[in-house]
Amino acid sequence: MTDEPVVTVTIKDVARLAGVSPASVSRALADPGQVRPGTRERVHRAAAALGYHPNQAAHALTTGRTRMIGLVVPDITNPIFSTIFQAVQGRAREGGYSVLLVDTGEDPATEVDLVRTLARQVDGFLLCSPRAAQEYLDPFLRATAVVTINHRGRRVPCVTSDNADGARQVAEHLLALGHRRLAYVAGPAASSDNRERLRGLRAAVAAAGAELTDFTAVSPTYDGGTAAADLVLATSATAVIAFNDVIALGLLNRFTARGIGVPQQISLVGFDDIPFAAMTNPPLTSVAIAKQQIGRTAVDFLLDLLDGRQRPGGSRLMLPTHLIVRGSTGPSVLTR
Amino acid sequence: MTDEPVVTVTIKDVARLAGVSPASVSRALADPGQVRPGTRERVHRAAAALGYHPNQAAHALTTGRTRMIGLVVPDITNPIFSTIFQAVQGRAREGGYSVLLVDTGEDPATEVDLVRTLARQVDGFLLCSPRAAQEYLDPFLRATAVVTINHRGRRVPCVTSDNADGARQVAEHLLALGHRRLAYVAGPAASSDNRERLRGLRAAVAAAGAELTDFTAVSPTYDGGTAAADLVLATSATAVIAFNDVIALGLLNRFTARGIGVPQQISLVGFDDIPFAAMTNPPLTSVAIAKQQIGRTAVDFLLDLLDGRQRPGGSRLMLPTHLIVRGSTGPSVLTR
DNA sequence: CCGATGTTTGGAACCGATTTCAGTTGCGTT
DNA sequence: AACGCAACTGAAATCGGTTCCAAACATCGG
Repeated sequence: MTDEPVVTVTIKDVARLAGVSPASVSRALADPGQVRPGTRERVHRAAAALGYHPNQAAHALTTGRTRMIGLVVPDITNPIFSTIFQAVQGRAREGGYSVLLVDTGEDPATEVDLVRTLARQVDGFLLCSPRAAQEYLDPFLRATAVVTINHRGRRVPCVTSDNADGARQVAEHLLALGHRRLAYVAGPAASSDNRERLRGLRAAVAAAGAELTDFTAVSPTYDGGTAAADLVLATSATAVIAFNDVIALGLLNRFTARGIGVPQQISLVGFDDIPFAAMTNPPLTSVAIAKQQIGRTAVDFLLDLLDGRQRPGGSRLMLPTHLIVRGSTGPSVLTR
Repeated sequence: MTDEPVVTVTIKDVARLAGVSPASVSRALADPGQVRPGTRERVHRAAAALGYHPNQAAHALTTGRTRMIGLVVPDITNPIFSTIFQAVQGRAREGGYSVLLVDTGEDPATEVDLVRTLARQVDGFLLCSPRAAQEYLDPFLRATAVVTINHRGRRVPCVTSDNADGARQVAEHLLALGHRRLAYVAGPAASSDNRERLRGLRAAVAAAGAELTDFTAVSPTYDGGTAAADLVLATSATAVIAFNDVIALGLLNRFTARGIGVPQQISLVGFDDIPFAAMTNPPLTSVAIAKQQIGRTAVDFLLDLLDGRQRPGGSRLMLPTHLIVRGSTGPSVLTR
């Protein structure tokens, strides 16, 4: 049991106990090579004896580095983002950083506001699925390192998923099942994921000479999905692709409530492969993305940026996606 | 458009432009009543013109307050915790605080470790469903304000839910449906929520002369639930109560896979009422807790503590819970 | 054994705010 | 007009580290 101090112990206390100057303590702790082994020994012993923990504020003030990174997400209750958070926290911690999580509630204005007020408190931002237009954020990011996740900005390091290819896999899967009339329930217009998913679908569907209608969900949430369900049913589509699994779950719920069989009467596909997607009845066919790797790599990119390292391949990575076929997709019926 | 500075603008720059001393700038900004209206005017104008934002690190160093609160949760992918996070962030922001989220991965050792390293960076902690024993955390919390959520510690402000009463509601609901043999799939032993839920069940079941078996899930996760399912089926229980909805979903999935009808052959109840509980088939009967209010109140308690305010009623609150009956519970069959 | 060289080390300045203390100013009295 | 008091302001110390600079020390070759 270390006996924790009631008053804060500073570098001076350690210096006094070790019989050296505060400057040497700082050096011994920060860069052991700079100080003689004997001194290093004594300092470390003294620090341990006193239970010394450096004052982060003071460190931040002198170095200009807070050792915190800000992770900005639209909605932490979406499992995709909470999983990314875990990966980010894990990697950040390895590098000695803490994570300031910011939930923007899907609101671009809140996003800008929070980024602005926090810009001085973090060394860098991980902007995950940003909903605000780049130009609104830019001014506040001048002095701050930024890596975007799920968004490809110009000249900003980013890690993304190959959404277009995921969408292609979905389309081909459905086309192979005989579907000719597909519907897409879109996500936020500002989301580049959304744009690429739509693009990928359009390309594959057009190539097959099939037909694609698209709708925009009110919001990329469960309720957005339930609300969109009736719009979809008003079309003659035999398969629906949702921007994400949460919307898909909303659709599924409403379809079931309306007595529409999935996949007997309509097939349903989501994106993100959140854990709950496997738990529904029927389990949801979905496009998996590499959440863990996205989070870890984004942190790596950010730390590179902060430490002035250059990546050989440049700090841009697009990770492959893959379709996971479950029970919510099946052969097309000619009419509903 | 404010023209954002490339170099950081400090209080001195503002002072120079306003023609006053740095001290007056500090006063004008922190406590406007302390300076003459004219001075205040000039300072504010200068600050705005330069786009001045105070350096948080310097502020933290002098005042000893970081204006950050740490929210420690076992698993942010559990919707119950991400929802609490949102509530906490909302309230914290109103009070001018940021939230450092810490995910302990359900591991007590990680929890202690993270609390220790972060104790100096936050003004206070919100310990949500702590898994570590109080005595391990205590040493690091001596100098830090703490409010616990979902955990009643001695002499620590806390906000909890009336789990025992929620459990009573569950038991009475099931007993009324004719169930006489119940099973409880427990959560982490360290969780006081778990203990109270079990206590509430035991009391009500005993009062009715019925029978309760309990198991411990490997972990309070979906996989923990699927793993526990077969143990439950090995008993003759006609109704199962899970520690939380996530476990319940795991049970449901495995029951369905085994061809056991819910609620025809076995009834199922969860706790927390996470959004996904309503989306399953059948939708899950669950005990709702006041997530939003828990988060908000916990922040209020913590800020009171930080500002040295005393609550009239003391900083301890237990919020009511209520059973939401959905499709996963039904009349008991005599045998399975 | 001495000077040259390279390491360690301590003193002091500094980061950007806050706050004490003392001096100045403004105002109301007489 | 002079005085006293209160309100306001600025200089300087301070928070707890980091880092520049120069002094002290050790090490080496000649």
